[in-house]
Amino acid sequence: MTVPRRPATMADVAARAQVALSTVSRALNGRPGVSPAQAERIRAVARELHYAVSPAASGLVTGRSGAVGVLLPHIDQWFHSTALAGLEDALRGSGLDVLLYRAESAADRAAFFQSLPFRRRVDALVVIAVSLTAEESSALSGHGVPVVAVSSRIPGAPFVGIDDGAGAAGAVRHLTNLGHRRIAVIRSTNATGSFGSASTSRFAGFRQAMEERKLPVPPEYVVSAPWGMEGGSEAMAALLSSADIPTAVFTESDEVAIGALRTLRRSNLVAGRDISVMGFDNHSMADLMDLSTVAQPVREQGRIGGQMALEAMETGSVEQPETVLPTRLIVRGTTAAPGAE
Amino acid sequence: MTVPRRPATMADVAARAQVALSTVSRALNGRPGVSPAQAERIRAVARELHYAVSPAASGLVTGRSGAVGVLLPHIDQWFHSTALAGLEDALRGSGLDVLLYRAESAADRAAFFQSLPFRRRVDALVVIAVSLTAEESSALSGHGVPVVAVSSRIPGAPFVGIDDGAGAAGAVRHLTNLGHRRIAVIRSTNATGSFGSASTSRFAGFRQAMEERKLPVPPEYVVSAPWGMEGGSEAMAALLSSADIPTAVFTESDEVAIGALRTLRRSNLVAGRDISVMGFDNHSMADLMDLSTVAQPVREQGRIGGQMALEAMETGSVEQPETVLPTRLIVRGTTAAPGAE
DNA sequence: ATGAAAGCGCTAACAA
DNA sequence: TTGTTAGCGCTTTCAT
Repeated sequence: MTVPRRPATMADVAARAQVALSTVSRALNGRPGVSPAQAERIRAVARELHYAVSPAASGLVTGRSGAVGVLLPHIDQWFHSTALAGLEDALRGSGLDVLLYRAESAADRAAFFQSLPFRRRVDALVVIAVSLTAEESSALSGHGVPVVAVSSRIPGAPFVGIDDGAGAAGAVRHLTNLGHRRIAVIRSTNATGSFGSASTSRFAGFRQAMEERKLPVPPEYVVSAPWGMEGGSEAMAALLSSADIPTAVFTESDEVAIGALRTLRRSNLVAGRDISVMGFDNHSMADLMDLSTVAQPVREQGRIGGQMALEAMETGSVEQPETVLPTRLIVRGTTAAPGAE
Repeated sequence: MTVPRRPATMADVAARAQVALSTVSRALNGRPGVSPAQAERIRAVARELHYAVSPAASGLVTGRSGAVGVLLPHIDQWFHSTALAGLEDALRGSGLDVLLYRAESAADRAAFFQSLPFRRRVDALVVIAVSLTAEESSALSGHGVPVVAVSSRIPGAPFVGIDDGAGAAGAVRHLTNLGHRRIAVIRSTNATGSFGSASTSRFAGFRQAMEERKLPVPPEYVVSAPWGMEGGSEAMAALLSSADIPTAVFTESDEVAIGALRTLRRSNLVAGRDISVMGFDNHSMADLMDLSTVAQPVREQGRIGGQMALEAMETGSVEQPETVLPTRLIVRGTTAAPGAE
């Protein structure tokens, strides 16, 4: 495969094909007004020259960049990379590229929301699991660029996600149905030390399910720790040191639950027998660890987010701007009736 | 935060600041020839208007797009997303955006290598863990765009990765040192059904270590399966059905090893006691599963890949074009002497 | 120190 | 059906 040193321009193709520049543009973009024979000839020349349009040049004219931006807090966490894969699935074949905007630290975010660089760079922005302030949310809209929210809502933007509160409540009802009354919860904070919207909703679902059964939630049964295995591990240790150890623990994510399981194991306690543990997400590790959890379709959320972006780009709006995907309780070995042998 | 409906152009800033367009360009790009007071005034106006340069327009002039492309086979696998995070770390603060090119299927690849779209889109291309054919490799170079190889080598391109062969050989020596003589290996195929270069190198390391000890590698001790837990699970089942069950199994990745562990558990065999299992990568699950493995610094590989790309963009070449990061044997519970109780 | 103007590679009128 | 031409929003000479 021999490829010329300088990328071929449309003018090169036109010269080689002995036609005008505009004819090449028409032929390559599949526009009418070019005889089929001519078009085929031009396409052949383009292929031969390994021609690729300059998105910069065409974008300057059309106002479209040919890219979709993705704003996410992390790229190496299971939820985010899985959703991103789903988004890629949806965009595959559309000819659109994916541009990453990582907003992990407060500084990243401030920079992003000051200059809003995506306005010039992308034709749509998909925001995955970023809980925005009201100010940040409003800064996103009003440019020509459609915004889609995945997992965390953005006022005025199409949304795809799950009902975190309902999922959590269902999980806690599973515990109360088993007979648990002393149920603790491990809340998780994000990189900036606060609770994200998913976390907040799941906690609300927990409270609601407890209230339904008139079960008390003493302050020492609500522990917070940084998201992740480490945090889950520490939080469980804190719970084990309380005067009245809970019989069940609800966590906001499988990673946290798995950290909790590790502490249990090290304390010679058996999950499911001595203490029940619930996760959330159905991470691939959950099956492995026999962890009861709430499954959510993550890749699907990304896929639908991508479709919404495509639709918004084409039609200017999204028919079904609110898609709430179902969650599913998965009962495995880490939850059982209290005191069961 | 009020942001104008139409993104401000440089002309808008110039008009508001009562200066010529070119002065704005100079001021915003920190070029000499603008009085400090004027420059500050202009920057203030730009901030006020939430101005962001159009990369398309500036790129058209300068030939630089302000983006780095990343070509990878997956984005939702641990290695790839972790390396990508490292690359992001390196690019943070450079003002460069990251553009994703996913080359999972053969069709994706063919499309990518036909039009080589990155030539116009990005200022550098980082290829993460893609084993290229000679033809593909040569197609990548020769444009003005520097190419960096992470994990899998590309002839002529700066490389960062590990010594897969040495890592694998070390792991197998660990097994032979424990006294194992009947050691099997599970090889992993990728999405296109073939062995990647890392896989090939690790297998070579396995063979070498076995030869050093003059240990035989009968064909039935070399099983191949699709990469992943499922594949590992199946491969281990195949090994357990052989006439002469091995006392140790070397795998090419932790995910595969964990699948193998699952089969062991279901067969009422205990890893480390009945059969030793070695992983590779030191995935976060490895610690959890008490899996012996070979640790490699993945995020660091991505980070260095990003730095190499930056250096190549700035200077045209990379000082240290070959960085081989060390691997580290981590002995955990799944490996022990054969026949030990 | 500042301004005017050419042009980067395309698309989209408008002409022929 | 094809060709000609005016910009898109910038950077970069070249004047001033």
